[in-house]
Formats: sequence, C-alpha cells, structure tokens
Amino acid sequence: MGSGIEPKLVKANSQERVLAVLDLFTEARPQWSPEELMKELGYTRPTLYRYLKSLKDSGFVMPTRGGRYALGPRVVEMDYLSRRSDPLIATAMPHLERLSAAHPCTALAVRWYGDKTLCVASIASSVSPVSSYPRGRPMPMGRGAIARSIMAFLPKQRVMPLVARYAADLRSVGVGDTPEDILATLKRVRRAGVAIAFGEVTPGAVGIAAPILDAGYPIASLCITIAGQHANGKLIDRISSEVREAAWQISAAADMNSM
Amino acid sequence: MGSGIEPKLVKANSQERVLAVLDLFTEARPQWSPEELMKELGYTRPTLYRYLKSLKDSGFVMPTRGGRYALGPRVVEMDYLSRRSDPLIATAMPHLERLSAAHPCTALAVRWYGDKTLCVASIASSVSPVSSYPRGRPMPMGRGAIARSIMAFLPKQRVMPLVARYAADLRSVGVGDTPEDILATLKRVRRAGVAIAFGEVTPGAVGIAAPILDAGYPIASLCITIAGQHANGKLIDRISSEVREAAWQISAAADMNSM
DNA sequence: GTAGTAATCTCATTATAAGAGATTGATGAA
DNA sequence: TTCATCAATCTCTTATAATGAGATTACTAC
Repeated sequence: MGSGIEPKLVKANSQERVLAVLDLFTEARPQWSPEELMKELGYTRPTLYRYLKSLKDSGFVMPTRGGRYALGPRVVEMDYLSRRSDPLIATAMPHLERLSAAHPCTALAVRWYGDKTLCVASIASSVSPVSSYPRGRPMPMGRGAIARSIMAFLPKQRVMPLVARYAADLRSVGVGDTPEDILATLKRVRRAGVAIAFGEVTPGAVGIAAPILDAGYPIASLCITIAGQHANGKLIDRISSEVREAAWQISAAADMNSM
Repeated sequence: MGSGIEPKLVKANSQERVLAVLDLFTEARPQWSPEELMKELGYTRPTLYRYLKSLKDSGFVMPTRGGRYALGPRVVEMDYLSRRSDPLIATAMPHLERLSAAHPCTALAVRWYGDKTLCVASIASSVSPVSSYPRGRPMPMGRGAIARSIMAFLPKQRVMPLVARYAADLRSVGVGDTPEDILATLKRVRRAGVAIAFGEVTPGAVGIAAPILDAGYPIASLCITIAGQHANGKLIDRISSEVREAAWQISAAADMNSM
C-alpha cells in the first residue's frame, strides 16, 4: 500500500514497523519464521518477538507447525465483516446475479483505491467462466475496461498523473500514443458510458465496464467479462447497455448509502 | 481476540492502541467518524488522527463518504492471500466439493483458535442449503459437532478448562451435567471418530464433524451440515464414515504441509 | 539427564509518542 | 470576493515507553 508512488523514505514509527511485518506475508512466501523476519526487517530479537506477540494476540498472525507464522484468523473475520457491511456489495450483488445469470460471463464489482483496483465481489455463470476474478484480487490500473471506465470519469486534474504513470501500458493496448490521444479515447468512453477491452487483462477475454459514481465521482466499476468467442458486436452492444444501466442504478443508490 | 478469558487489564502499548481502533468496526457499526472514535476510545484528537493516518496508509481503513471510515482494501487482499496460501484449505477443498456434491448439505472446513472456531472454507450443495456458514463466520465453542469433535481429541489437561468454561452450554445441549459426564461423552466421540449434533447451532440442522489432526493434535474440523428432515439414521451413519475418512485423509496430508 | 535452540526477561538509555493549543485547510454562505 | 464553521494537521515540550545487549528461562530432542 503506502503512497504507491515514491517508496516512502520517511522514518516509520513503531506502529508502522509492526504493520510492516504483515507486508512480508505474500503468496510467494506465506509463512515466516521469527529468524527470517528479524533478518529481513532488521529488527532485533526482543523487538521482533514483542511485535509478533502483539500481532498474535490480536489474531493477525498465528503460529503454524515448525515455529513459523502465517496470517491469522483476524484477517478472515475482518474480511467477512467487510463483505457483510460494504454497501457497494449489498447494492451491486443483485445486479451481478442478474447479469451473470443472463449471460455466460463473470460479473464483478471492483473498487478503486488510488493506484489500483480491487475486486470486491464476483459471480461467475455456472457455464464456462472465461477467467476467474475472485474477491481480493488486485487489478492493473494501466489496462483493462475497469481501469478505463474509472479514468474516463475522473476530472482532468486527476487523470493526468495516471496517464503519465501508465503511459507505456496504455500505449501497448492501443488506448493512444500521446496524452492527447489517450484523453480523446477517454472522452469517447465517457460519452459511451462504458469501456470495452479485448484481451487486455486476460487473453481471449472481453471486458465491459461502467463506472459507479458517488456524488459524480468514480469510486468503483461494474464489469462483465465474457469469452472472446462468444463476443459478437450485437451481444457486446446489448451487454454494454445492460452494464451501463446497472452501474447507473447502483450509483443512484450510492449517495444514500455513503459508499 | 485477546486472551478471551479475562478482559486483559494490562496496559496497552501504542501498537495495541492502534489496533484497538480496528476492534470497533463491527457488523452492527461498520463505519466510524474520527469524532466517534475519539469519544469511544478516549484518545486525544492528534493521537487519533495519527493512528488513523497509519491505518489509512497501510490500507486497513479507508475514508468513506461523509468523513467516516470503514475497513479498507488491505483486509480484502490479506484474506485473499490467506485463502490462497492456507494448506488446510488446499487440502480440504476437494473433499468439501466431493461431499457437498454427494449429499444435499453444506460442507465446511473450520479452524480452531483456542477460544473459538472459524469457518475457513465452505461449499453448499446447489439444492437447499439448510444453513449458510460462509468463510469468516465464527462458531461457538460450547455447542455443536465441530467444537465437540475438537474437544474430544484434546489431551485432558486442555479439555478441562474448556469444559469448565462452557459447562452451561454443554449441559443445555445434553452433553452432560457433570464434568465426568461430559468427559464420558467426549470419550465416546473420540472412539467413534465423529461428533454428531442435532440442531445445537442451527435449529433443524444436523452437524457431523470429524477433527483434523496435525501431529496427533486437533487443529481444525471437517463438518457436514444437513437438514433435519433428510436425516435418517442410515444416512447419518453413511455420512459419518465419509466425514471421518475425509478428515483422516486431510490429517494425513497435514504433517507434510505444516498447517 | 543434557545439549542445543527458541523465546522471554531485566534494566539502563534514549528515542518518541502524547497532548494542549495554535494553525492551517476545506467547505459553504452571504 | 470575504467570512464563518468545522475538520485535520502542526509545533513543541515533557514524560513515557520502546529499544537492545545480554542474561535467563523454557522447550525439544536425544
């Protein structure tokens, strides 16, 4: 997390040093021994054990076999809570169900967090989901319908840094070669109300996304992903208008739910 | 979290004070304003804002509309990571799928965390799930097949405190009136290899659970929940042996995966 | 038992978290 | 525009509590 732009050279306080321990638990390395943590973080022995005690007592990590640690139950409970209390999910879920039932697709609700997007709810049609986007999976900000649907609805001042940062990605997927080209594309997206992407994130998958606005400002995106071979122009048009309409309805509910 | 037994009167350090903020986010009250947090926790204004900044920068909370805060994206990502890296889930999932396909039931993998159990994976048959136990939902330790399947396999030294603590619950569901009765029941469960409970957690639901052992010590439980009306003795016997066998297989894999 | 390792404790030192109050920043009204 | 109001951050001093070296204790395995 952090700022995401510069690697944050400010000196960390003790709270941040504790939380830094959690940063190390990744898919590539989900378990750590105290010794490894000490070495990696440069903390002394008593300090590290003190931190581990805090994290263990609050359930964020748990001991596993062999004196190692993994993410703990608190993480699971907090996600459950977040799932149950997120007004975006509550509002979007019926639409995801409806859309995924109507087409062979995966229907997603994706939140935007400054420098990335994160799937918060996902339903796949029982038949042949072209790709899986489970809750919790981060998405790139430089490519794909979701990112574009959000960028298209940002005020120019907020878009420009993103355009600059993801210029290479945006160019490679054909959004535009210059900032002007890109802004022009985004303007068309804005006018259409949906962004469509062909195989930008998952090869062979078509993404159709519309932004969810809160007080006119994009906070999330509703996206339908279908397999490329199913995707003729007619179907894409139809789904586009359904997605646009559903996102609009969710946005209308947003203002009263303080998403 | 915490110790769970006595309400922890030790003075909290700054890390625990920061994490205490997260404790307030509950299903009943998933959003808090800084003002409310200050009042509830007794922190001064600068302190609370400092804490919020740390939590916000690390993604544990996020600002929502109206200057309030909710649990943030980090929670969602960490749960995703935990889901993907938990060897228990990886090992148990095929069994959950198989069992839920074979019977109209909900199949659960439930981890044990000292003073409570927590569902970490759950699959419901498409037809009439009698009750929903999604990932993240805590379960009581005093009642139900899951708790009993774990207690039955604990060494006596570890059972006794639990027996004392949950005496009232255990009595009310008919496990036994005295510690001796309860221990006798647990001994029978241990011999049978499965615990069976009729409507102890959810009225009308039958739970059949077998412990998952790591190095002979229970760490989790595999449970099948079926609707009471489907549950004749024959079926319960059959499912019992299937659950026992599946839990055994998961246990056998446990030792090599440092669950 | 005993070796070998892992985890915790002690305590002096010093860094730093906390708080009161001032200041700045944002938002909306006239 | 200016002003009022509320929210968030900053300043700076003080007292507190986090730190780390090394000793000690608790585990495990043999």
